Amino acid sequence: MTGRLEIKTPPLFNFWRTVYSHGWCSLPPYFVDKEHESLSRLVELGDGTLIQCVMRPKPGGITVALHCQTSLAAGQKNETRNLLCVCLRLKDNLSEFYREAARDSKYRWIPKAGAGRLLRAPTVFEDVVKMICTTNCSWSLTEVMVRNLTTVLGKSLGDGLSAFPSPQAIAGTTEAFLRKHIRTGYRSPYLLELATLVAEERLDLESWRSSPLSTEELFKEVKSVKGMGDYAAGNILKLLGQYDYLGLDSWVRAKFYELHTRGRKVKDSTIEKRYAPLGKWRGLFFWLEMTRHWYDHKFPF
DNA sequence: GCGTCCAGGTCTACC
DNA sequence: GGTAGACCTGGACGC
Repeated sequence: MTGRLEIKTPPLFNFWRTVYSHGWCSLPPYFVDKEHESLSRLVELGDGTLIQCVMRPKPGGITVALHCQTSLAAGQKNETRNLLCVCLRLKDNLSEFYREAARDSKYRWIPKAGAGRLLRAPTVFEDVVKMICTTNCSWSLTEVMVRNLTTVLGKSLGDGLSAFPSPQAIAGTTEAFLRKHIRTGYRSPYLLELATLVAEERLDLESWRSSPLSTEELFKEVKSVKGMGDYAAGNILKLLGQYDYLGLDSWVRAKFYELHTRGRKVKDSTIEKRYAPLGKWRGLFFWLEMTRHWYDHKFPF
């Protein structure tokens, strides 16, 4: 069965700049079809229904082609719409950030480009699992781990389409299984513990998106998850809409050295001091500055 | 083809 | 609070 959704987008929203805001668009179940200029992903509704969503931009909005095994009720379409709004950050209010950007000639390109919305998953669980899979390895290994998670443990719609696995699906495996079949290595016990805590409702990751905690307290809570250190927690906070941390890893450090110190290494505290005056948006300014070169291309990678 | 070395974040033990 | 070593994998390199 097929269906269609039309989603309105906020002012200054740029579809491709959101899709290519960071590497998530190249990790399944996201898929960028460069030939047909679309972003697709399989979403799973609360009732277990799987829907393949193929998104294309249009003036003032997004058109979504829906493919699933049964006809969709209005409520299911609404749930799909809400999930895609979450992924594309359509309800995030960036007007204050854009005002700040417009005040500084270095950053005036940001509102003009419609940049600043960082693509995320429908669930915090998926974002956290993926973030752990980016730690201490090459991007190609991250791709291997996430691909294995979806194809081996995710629900399948057929045609090679798989959803991201539920906490229960991961919790139902063993550390040895994750090591052998998912290739998550020493991260396996961390993923197993995380999935078990979430599956048994002893850890509510989804509440982080509306947490009453201060950013500093939330950062500590994110870091209390095994496998989540400074880098991973800082970047998860950005996906939660809090931009106080830079989330430094080897790639952004090297980019900073290239842009600001002629390749000379400096302490992390030196980098942090440079962005401190940018206040609560500093993590977003920093990330956009480091990836400014991506915005010269429709498909930067 | 095989063995060795290294890069990549986080955790734990130790000072 | 700071630091060293271990964790695991893929890729680069030398033989």
